[in-house]
Amino acid sequence: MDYSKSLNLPQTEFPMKASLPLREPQMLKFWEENKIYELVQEKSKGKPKKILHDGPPYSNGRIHLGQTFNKILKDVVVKFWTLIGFDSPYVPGWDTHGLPNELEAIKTFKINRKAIEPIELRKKCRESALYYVDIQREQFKRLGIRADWDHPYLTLDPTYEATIVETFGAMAEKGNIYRGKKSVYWCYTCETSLAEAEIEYKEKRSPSVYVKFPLKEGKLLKTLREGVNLGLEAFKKSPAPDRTLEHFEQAKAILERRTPDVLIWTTTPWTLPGNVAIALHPDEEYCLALSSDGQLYFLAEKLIPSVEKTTGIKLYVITGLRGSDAVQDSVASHPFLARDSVLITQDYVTMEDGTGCVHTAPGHGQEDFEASKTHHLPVLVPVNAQGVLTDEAGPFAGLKVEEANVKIPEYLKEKGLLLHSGFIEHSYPHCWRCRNPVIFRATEQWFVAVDTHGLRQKAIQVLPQIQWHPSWGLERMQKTIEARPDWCISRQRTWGVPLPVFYCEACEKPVYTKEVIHAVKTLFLKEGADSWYVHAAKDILPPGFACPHCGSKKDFRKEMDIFDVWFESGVSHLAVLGTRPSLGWPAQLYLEGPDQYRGWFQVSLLTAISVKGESPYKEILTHGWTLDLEGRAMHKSLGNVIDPMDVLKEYGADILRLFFSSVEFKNEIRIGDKALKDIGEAYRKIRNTCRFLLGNLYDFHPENEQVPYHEMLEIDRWALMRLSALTERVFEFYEEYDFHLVYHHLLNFCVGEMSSIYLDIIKDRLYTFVANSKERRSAQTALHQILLTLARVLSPILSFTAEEIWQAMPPSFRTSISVQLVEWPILPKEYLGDPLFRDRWDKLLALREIIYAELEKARQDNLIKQSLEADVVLSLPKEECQTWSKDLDLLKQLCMVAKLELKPLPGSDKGANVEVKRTSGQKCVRCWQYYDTLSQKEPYVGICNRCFQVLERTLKV
RNA sequence: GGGCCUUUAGCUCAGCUGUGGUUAGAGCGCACCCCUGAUAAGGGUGAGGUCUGUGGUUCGACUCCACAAAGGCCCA
Repeated sequence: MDYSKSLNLPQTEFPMKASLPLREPQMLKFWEENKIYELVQEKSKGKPKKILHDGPPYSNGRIHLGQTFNKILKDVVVKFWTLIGFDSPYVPGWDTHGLPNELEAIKTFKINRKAIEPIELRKKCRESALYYVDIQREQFKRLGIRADWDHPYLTLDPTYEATIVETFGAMAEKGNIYRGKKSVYWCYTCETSLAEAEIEYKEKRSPSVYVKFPLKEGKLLKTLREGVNLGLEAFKKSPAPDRTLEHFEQAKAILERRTPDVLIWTTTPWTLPGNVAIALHPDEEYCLALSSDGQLYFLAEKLIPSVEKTTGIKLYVITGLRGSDAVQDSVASHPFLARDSVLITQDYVTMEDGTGCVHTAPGHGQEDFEASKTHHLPVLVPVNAQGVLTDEAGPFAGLKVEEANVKIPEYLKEKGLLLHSGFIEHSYPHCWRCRNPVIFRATEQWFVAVDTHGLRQKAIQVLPQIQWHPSWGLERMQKTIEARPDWCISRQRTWGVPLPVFYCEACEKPVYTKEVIHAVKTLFLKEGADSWYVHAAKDILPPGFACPHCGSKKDFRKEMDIFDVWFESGVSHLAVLGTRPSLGWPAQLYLEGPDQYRGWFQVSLLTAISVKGESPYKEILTHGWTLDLEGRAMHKSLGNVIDPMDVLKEYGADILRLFFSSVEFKNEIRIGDKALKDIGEAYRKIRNTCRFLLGNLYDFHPENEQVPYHEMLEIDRWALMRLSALTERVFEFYEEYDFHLVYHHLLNFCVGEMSSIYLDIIKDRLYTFVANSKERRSAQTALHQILLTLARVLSPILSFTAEEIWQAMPPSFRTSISVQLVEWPILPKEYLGDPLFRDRWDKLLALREIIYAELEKARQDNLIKQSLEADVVLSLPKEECQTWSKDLDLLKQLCMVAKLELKPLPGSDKGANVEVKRTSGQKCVRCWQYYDTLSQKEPYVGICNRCFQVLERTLKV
């Protein structure tokens, strides 16, 4: 007789196989059709706000893995906050302006940027930017990110553009804006200045040349002449082993005929036309040295060995003095221009390489530029925007930088002004976009003055009030801000927001008064930033506008530089948080990669401090980079790039979401096919646990079939205790952004506590007891709680699967149409149990383990196959025997054995002894348990008493 | 070259911080076994670790200290 029909076997529509790539799009459709974002927001109305402010990616291409990582983490955070009762709107945004977008448009439309009108170019850029916004939006949606996708913020929105202008005005009012000449990174391929954040250091091969600057008559020369004589006398008295008297005499003779050469070293010979000074370290020893080929050089004593090594000449020190004593009123001749090169001292001169005499061209270097300020040196920039030397470069005018790097050393060699030339490999700044080496070039630029009105200091002061995850973020940010120079915010490009500045044609001074800012802002609000390129200056300025400097009402000229994109994204907190009623200022959290310490985190802070005096965020959370399985960065050239869309097609978004939640994301994370496959296994375990729960709840009606807690079977109460403990811990892990701990604990719960213990044990009860029996309903009461809890706790991470579970539940379980609309589970306090209860169960499970070990041995010995076939005698110390004697049946259930007997150990023996025998009982054909006696009565032959009762009852009903 | 971070089983992570103490834990994977009423599922057992290395403090260190190596990020 087939008794399986009389059992309550699991029933569910929830499939074992996830088929995520197929099923997820259906789920997305469900969310979209039901306007899930709007519903969540509606439900959150009036709750306390907790806002994550989305950092805008560039809309210049398809999304990469790192961006999916970032957005998924954000989604988990926001969904968790919503779940626990906060109003957490998620407004995504894009950086649509700037070089990255402009270059993409130029590439796509094959634009000749010299030949196109600005307004036309802007049209194309806009088209390209919006195209990628659409693509990225669809890609992000596919990941299951719940956001206000219909109303993202775009930096090209007129309201956003107006905020940029307004913020510039506000910062100008605070005194934090100025225009000045400054040595900035310049990409002569892209023809623009670059911010520090737009620079990448790469290895580069550069010339390495030692150049002679003939010393002119002056104090230094006089001192050196005296020094030679003094040295000569001293040597006569006590000769040094490495020099001879001839060296001194030769030096003296040379000095009488001509002057020595100050020896400088440079890796950028093309900057020599800009040379105006030579810097020495004030506290280092310098010397006059005679070379083996009969020349006299002035250089730092410490660097003699390194110069000897690279040039191959031998140097003999004749006389020396301190750097600070050497420079007074001393000048050298420029090697090929009719110009002096002043000797100065600077602390930044090091004794690490070169000669200790540092070629100084204020137009071509940051430190050089600083030196020009203190020493009142001219800032020469004999190179134009395209990297071509100008007339100021004398004989080298018309050469490109790379050409000049070759020609200048050649020329110097001919003139006998080159000691040595070679090459070195060193790390050198490159343009992040075109990958070409950049140069330093002093140009007229707009700056945010970081030290005016204590901006830097105030910014540093607020840092400790911010929560940093991980905690070292604080220190890192401190260092970043301490070290940063003034912020160059102007770019010589077309695709962006123009700086709202006019120049008076009469006095040439820049004008950006409150009135001007207001006029531009109003215009941009109405017509967008394109209007700058459409209208004449006089049409933008208020009628009859007079120059505040000279009073002229004549013509004004528009500034044609645009804002650095970092300025644009740096005001997002004002443009987005500050303007949208659904949001609020400041943000609770910014969550980005660690590159944003010097990027978005920093610029946002600077604008906020300047304008508002406060930080725009309360917490900063950073994640690591995504690397391949070998720990290498992903590069096209390495062929190890993972396209997130491929992952979605093969595994599904929930696998990717679970993966990102399984790793300690504050460090670098390694991802690859194997990692995704592994996580797929874990996913299946979780999924099947939920499937089992669903399958055994098909006939449960919580409204009237729930068993009150105190009437539940003890093991069911144990399950609820474990569930409660899990929920509490996981809550804390979510709060601390330790998603990997959420994952591990959830997985361990499903596998280690549910599957392998609880669910296994209660199967007998679920399947073979009377469907409506209290025992079965007790188990279902627990399962019901577990299922509802798991679905919610999983939902921030496994959004699709949690929803699928939700939809697969009997409708009466659901309190809303989507799992996204429910609250974090709050379980009754009593579920947690008391310490006695917990302790009792620790011991019970420990006994189970002891017995299991012996069962395994019996299985190996072919004594039994399943545990149910075993009769077990457990021997324990007397007291323990007594303790457990009343729990024999419970222990038997826990171990799933046929019979269990408890015996005291002899005497005062400790520990435990387990004897396993094959059971003397026979298998009940219905419940598969073993009993000594089975029914012989027709029609129930081979049925145990328990099953007999069940069948009797069932048939009567 | 300077600063910060990371390094525990094949993989992903616990443990270590202000309390150093018997055989260092989990899940996955793997091997073997069981089940066939969660079934392209489920259960059991097991093998895997010089806790990156070297010194030091200590009766005793994965845990504290110093140095080093590898990798990463930032800055020069």
